[in-house]
Amino acid sequence: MASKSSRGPIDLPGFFADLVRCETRLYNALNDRLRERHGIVTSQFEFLRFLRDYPGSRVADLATEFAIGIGATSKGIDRLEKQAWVIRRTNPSDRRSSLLDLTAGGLQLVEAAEATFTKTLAELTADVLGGPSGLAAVQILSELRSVLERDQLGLPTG
Amino acid sequence: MASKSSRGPIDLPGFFADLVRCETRLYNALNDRLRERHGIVTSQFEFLRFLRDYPGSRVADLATEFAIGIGATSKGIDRLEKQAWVIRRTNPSDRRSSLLDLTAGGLQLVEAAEATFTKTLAELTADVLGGPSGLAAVQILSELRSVLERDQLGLPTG
DNA sequence: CTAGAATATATGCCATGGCATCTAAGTCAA
DNA sequence: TTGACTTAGATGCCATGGCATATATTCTAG
Repeated sequence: MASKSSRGPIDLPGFFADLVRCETRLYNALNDRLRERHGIVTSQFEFLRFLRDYPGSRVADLATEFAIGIGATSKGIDRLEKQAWVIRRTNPSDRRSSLLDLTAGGLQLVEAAEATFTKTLAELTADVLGGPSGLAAVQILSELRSVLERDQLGLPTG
Repeated sequence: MASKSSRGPIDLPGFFADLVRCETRLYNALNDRLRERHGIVTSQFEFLRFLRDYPGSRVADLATEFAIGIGATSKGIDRLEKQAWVIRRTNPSDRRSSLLDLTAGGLQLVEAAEATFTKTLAELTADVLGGPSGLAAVQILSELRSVLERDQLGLPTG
């Protein structure tokens, strides 16, 4: 049911459908593996990895990065904090917000989960993305993402 | 925050992040437009378009196409049926299932929404996907989708 | 034919996200 | 300083999806 080759310029609806279907299936497959082996899902892995790479981020930083609402982000952090993987430190320079950091356990978890994540992703995609046009696809998506972020498109309200 | 160019073979985690972020933002932006102009969201548009293109489909066909659960699909069709955009006909050859079709109103809606959808998508992506490597990206995603579907990866349980 | 297995999907419970709202805190002007 | 305005994020309500289960059919072995 995937859109086959398109002759004309570009079949944008077909591209979008393929994009969404790939995302859904990869996300589902990664969820299964991460849940089974580490007790987290992909969205949690992404939160944790972001906090490892950008320690001291605020809730709003995560919301912008993932293009989800502030409320949802706050609740997601609640859940990670409840598991003692993340801690909220009061922001000394603005007490409305907190600075977020991984705990030692959170760091250990994200490192282990990252191995699973990367390996699973390779199993799922390496065949297709290995070729030279794979690189082009990767670059185009990166560029598209940059443009969407630059123009602040597709951000939810809350 | 988008992953920039990667020298080595391919930065798969970066690719996945870009894929998910593009999908999220495009989906959000399309939701806004479709909701505003037609009172539906993108997932509903996709259901309606599928039923226009494959009339007489069953709930399970939609679930497989979109890699979502049967229960969720059934409920999604409930909502479209409640709006009189879709009808369930008892399947004469297997009365456990129904055959799904658009109503006249559903057809009219999907045609109008498709214009909005295609136009909005072009506004969001045409600049980036216009070039020659855009075509490569489109083809790679199509191929990746085919592989994921062939191997039935990332399908939810229910 | 019939009992048991298998299938299609409808339904219920729970988790998560969007959006609106609420509260605390910071900013700014007079 | 104080009062109006803005901002960060926490919280509540609702919609939607996953998964488990229930129900109606259909299939299959004897």
